[in-house]
Amino acid sequence: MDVKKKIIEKSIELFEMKGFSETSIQDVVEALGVTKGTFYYYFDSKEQLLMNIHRMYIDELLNLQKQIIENRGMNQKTKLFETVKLLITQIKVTGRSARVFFREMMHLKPESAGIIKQKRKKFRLNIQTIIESGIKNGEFKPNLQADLVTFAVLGMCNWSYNWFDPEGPVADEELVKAYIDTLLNGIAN
Amino acid sequence: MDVKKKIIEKSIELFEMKGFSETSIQDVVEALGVTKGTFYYYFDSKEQLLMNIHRMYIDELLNLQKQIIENRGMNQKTKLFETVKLLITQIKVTGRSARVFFREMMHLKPESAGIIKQKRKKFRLNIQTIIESGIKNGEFKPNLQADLVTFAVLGMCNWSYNWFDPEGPVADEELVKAYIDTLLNGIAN
Amino acid sequence: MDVKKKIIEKSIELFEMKGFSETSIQDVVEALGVTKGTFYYYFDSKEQLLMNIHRMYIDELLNLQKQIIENRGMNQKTKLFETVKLLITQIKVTGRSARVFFREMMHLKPESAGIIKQKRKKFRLNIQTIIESGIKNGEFKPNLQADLVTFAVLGMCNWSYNWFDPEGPVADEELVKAYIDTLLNGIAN
Amino acid sequence: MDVKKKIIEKSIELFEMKGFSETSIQDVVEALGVTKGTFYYYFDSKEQLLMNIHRMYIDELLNLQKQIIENRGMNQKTKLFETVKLLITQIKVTGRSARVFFREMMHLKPESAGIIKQKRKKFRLNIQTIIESGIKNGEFKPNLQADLVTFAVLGMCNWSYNWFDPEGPVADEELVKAYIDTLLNGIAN
DNA sequence: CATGAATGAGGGTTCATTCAT
DNA sequence: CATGAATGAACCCTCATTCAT
Repeated sequence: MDVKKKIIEKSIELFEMKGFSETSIQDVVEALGVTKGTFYYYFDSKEQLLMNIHRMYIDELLNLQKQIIENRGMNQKTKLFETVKLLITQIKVTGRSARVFFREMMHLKPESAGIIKQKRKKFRLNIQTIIESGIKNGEFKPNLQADLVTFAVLGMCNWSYNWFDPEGPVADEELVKAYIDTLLNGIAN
Repeated sequence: MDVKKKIIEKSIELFEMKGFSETSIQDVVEALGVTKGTFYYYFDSKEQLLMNIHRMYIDELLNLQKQIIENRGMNQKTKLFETVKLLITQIKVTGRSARVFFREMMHLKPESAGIIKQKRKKFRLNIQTIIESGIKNGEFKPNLQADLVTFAVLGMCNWSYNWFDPEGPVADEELVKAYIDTLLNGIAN
Repeated sequence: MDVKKKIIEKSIELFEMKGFSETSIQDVVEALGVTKGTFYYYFDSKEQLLMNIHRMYIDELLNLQKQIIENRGMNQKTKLFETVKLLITQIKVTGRSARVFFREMMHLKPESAGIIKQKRKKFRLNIQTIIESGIKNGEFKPNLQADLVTFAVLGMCNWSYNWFDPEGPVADEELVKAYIDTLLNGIAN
Repeated sequence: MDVKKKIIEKSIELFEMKGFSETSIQDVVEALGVTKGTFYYYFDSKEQLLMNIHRMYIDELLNLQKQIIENRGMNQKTKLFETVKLLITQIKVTGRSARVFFREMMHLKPESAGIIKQKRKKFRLNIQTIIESGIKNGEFKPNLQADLVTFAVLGMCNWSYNWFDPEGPVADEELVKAYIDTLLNGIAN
């Protein structure tokens, strides 16, 4: 019913499958049985559509993150756990968007990219704050480099979109557990 | 002098800057002062050039990895350390290729992608073997899931190409140390 | 007005003059004052345009042939006469299409060629049936090889597109008369 | 051993299979394991090669025809028979050249085409002379139009290259007999 | 709101030909 | 005699975008 929403959803599907550059507006509208005119009624450009997808993804992520970091009842370890869980779950729930999000940012025009980068940075710094707070209150080791640890967490989790198949043999809870275990306790005996 | 080599190098530079799809053959040859005909004298297609870049990158990686895993004098912890160091160093040394390698694989045709995927899998399984050996001989914790840990290592390291700037404030040795520390000992106090 | 029709007509003209391979889409659209984009709005490919021309020609031929063979009032000699007349007249009426039709079939892709070949075969077998019926009812000699006679008729008539100029000194009725005379009565004294 | 001859033979093969325009010099030299330079050592251009093929074909035909028409011992009927036999046999013997000859003349440049056309005309007029002599001496019907009959003969025979397969179920002698029978005696009962 | 026709710039690729060696 | 590198023009086709209706 909502044509704009349908366009976005089908775009995500096609962008994820074939890539942004390889997907033409024609592909999108044909798959929906509408015409190019319709597309350009709802969107100014192909880039704007991509930006739309990016903004939705990162905003949702920031929103869910907010609920974690504003929760006064959680200690920092739990917050880290919830963060890892959030990232992995999001890949499960919106895998297609995730892949488009991580892969196609370069096709945004500089201004759009700037906005998204800022939001991604915010998301990252929020994690860094968790690490720093944990160091301060003794939950985490004292001499960690919070920024690098943060990148480690993000790399670990985000990379999953490259290989993790929620329908596959590994359950997402299992993955979260393995990651958080490695992160907190390390693998050395 | 060697035109083919020049084409490859310039391509890597442009693919990394603008992306594979956004870089035209025209862009490449113009930057080199040759003609499109010359390009097609050395390459059958744009895709073949990309495949060339991919193959060179992964083969170099596998080659360097071989030297690590075949070194009888190293224990598994050291091998893991060397692996992390290899991945990060490679980003420092051939950052452009790395970014092209991780970002543009989807533009390979299925057959080419298959070959590269197999090699990447081999690289991954070699790491997994290190983990498994370490578990067996007591260097690593007994109840780890070697496959997931391997993905964690790879994610952590490979993700770096997204943000790590070897010219920036963080030295590569520092990054390697922080990553291996997190991996081996964890961050929990 | 009808751009598609104009494209077809101009293509026939150019294909006939210069040959299919030697005529570029650019040639066609430039001659019409439209752009390449317009061409590809109406046709999927250059080959599809050629197929279009082929189909129109053979369908028209089959259609006209149908009126001959379904006419109960005609004996087989008359039907053969009408067939020869049809083929020659068609060269007069649509000489350009005829030349394109007979000359450029090899540029169709296999599937398209298959369809056209089948229709051409049908046209040929319809003639063969006339011959066979004529043999059976005594209009034609008893020991003819109907298939070879059919090829003789077709060769005689179709070859005309190579030299016959309806504007030239030989009238088409004259040609038809000469051909049918040769066919029916032979040239020996 | 004779490179030039090899080039010609392979060209005929490829031109016949794929068409003149669709066959590149690269195709030819690759199939022979030589280089483009070699080709251009022996031929000035692709067109010259095609002209070479055409000239060889028509000269051979004219040569063989000469032996027929200069044979004082033959009457005109026999000469016509031998002519039909010559054309059909030639398709059997040099089918590939025949198809290239009849199909690709349009790719000659005007001057070359002019030369070939003249030779083809000579061949045709030689046949016409047979007909006319036969009319004069009473072997053929008195009121034939020699020129149109000639075109009929040529069409009948030449068209065969479109369908006649010497390896197929119809023997060439059978075809010649059927054609000459139709020509001399007609098919009417 | 939505369409269908049209644009025009550019993309990857092919290829006959040239020429220094 | 023969090569291999290089050219440059052309070719088929794609596609984001525009716009009158």
